[in-house]
Amino acid sequence: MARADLARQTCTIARAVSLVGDEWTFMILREMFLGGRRFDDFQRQTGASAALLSQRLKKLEAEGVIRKEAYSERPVRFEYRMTAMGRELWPAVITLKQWGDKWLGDGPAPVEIVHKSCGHVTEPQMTCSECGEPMAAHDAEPRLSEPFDTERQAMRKNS
Amino acid sequence: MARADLARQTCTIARAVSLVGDEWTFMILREMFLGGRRFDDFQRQTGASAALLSQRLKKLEAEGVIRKEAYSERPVRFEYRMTAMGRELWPAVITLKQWGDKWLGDGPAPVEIVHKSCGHVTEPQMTCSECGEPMAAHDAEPRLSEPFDTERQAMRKNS
DNA sequence: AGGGTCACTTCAGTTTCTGAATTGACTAAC
DNA sequence: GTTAGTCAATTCAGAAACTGAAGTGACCCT
Repeated sequence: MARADLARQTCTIARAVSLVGDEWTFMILREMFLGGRRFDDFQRQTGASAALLSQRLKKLEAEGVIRKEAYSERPVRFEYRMTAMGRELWPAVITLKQWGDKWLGDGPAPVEIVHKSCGHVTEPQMTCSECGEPMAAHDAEPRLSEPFDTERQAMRKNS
Repeated sequence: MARADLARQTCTIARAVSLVGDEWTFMILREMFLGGRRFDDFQRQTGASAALLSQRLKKLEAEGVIRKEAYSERPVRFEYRMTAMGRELWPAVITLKQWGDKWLGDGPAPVEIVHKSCGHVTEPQMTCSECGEPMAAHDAEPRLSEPFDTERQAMRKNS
């Protein structure tokens, strides 16, 4: 199966991955959450080639994750900003940061997160929406909904 | 800059991304969190080609995210399991699932998460480790540590 | 007039990925 | 005791994606 076909699966993880689950898209998102808005920023801070960057920004814009806005007429110059949809990718990026800090870092974390409303440096964590306790993989049991379960069983059989 | 060079950056997001931030790696992780362990499961449920799968599993094993274990001698057969390092990628996968469910889904979510200890279907959320309140992008202010900040300023200047 | 900025586009060469076939060490069925 | 099947791969040619460098167009600044 080609990468692009992930978008047509029932699984919403597959769909999300086909939209934002690649190396350079994550780098662009990181940059935006650090305040980057311009093509140039992205190019310098992420190291992506201009061609790639242009292609990815177009895709993200087409899917509604970011939006392009002129910040100057004459000359016409654009910058990119996140939509509500894009902003909600923050947990995905932060989560990778935490993991990277813990398992791949070799000193203090290069970026700290300050929680504006309480003023503290924070290490955001996943908690259960129902009981409020922190959650990890072993606390979670996935339950497949019926139609999706059937789809997966089918894959198990044929071939 | 080539994708592989991301691993050599100071930024721990870049490092994490170079290790697990690609389409098929996410699909493998999804599959493992749904209980998949064997080469065959991965192939069928993710749709990745055998060559790719083999390469990715090797990389993840080499980096310590998963481990390979024989589940049968004669014939020697292997399965893959997560290490502690791998298990801690759960929030990253869940976070993408939540986002996909909300923005890319077209019905009820194909997978629900049950919080074992409280028994409820849950929608895990990011909360501040200090005050316990839910957090989103606008509540967070990134603060660059000194050496990293300097590194980024430098990038801003030279071309 | 000459140089610089910014957001790209173009393109040749390289790398990575896909799909299909094949391998090797077995087991299970006829 | 051949034949078929299972499983975890590997091999390979063709296709797709990415890189790095150069170029473009609409300006501005001196």
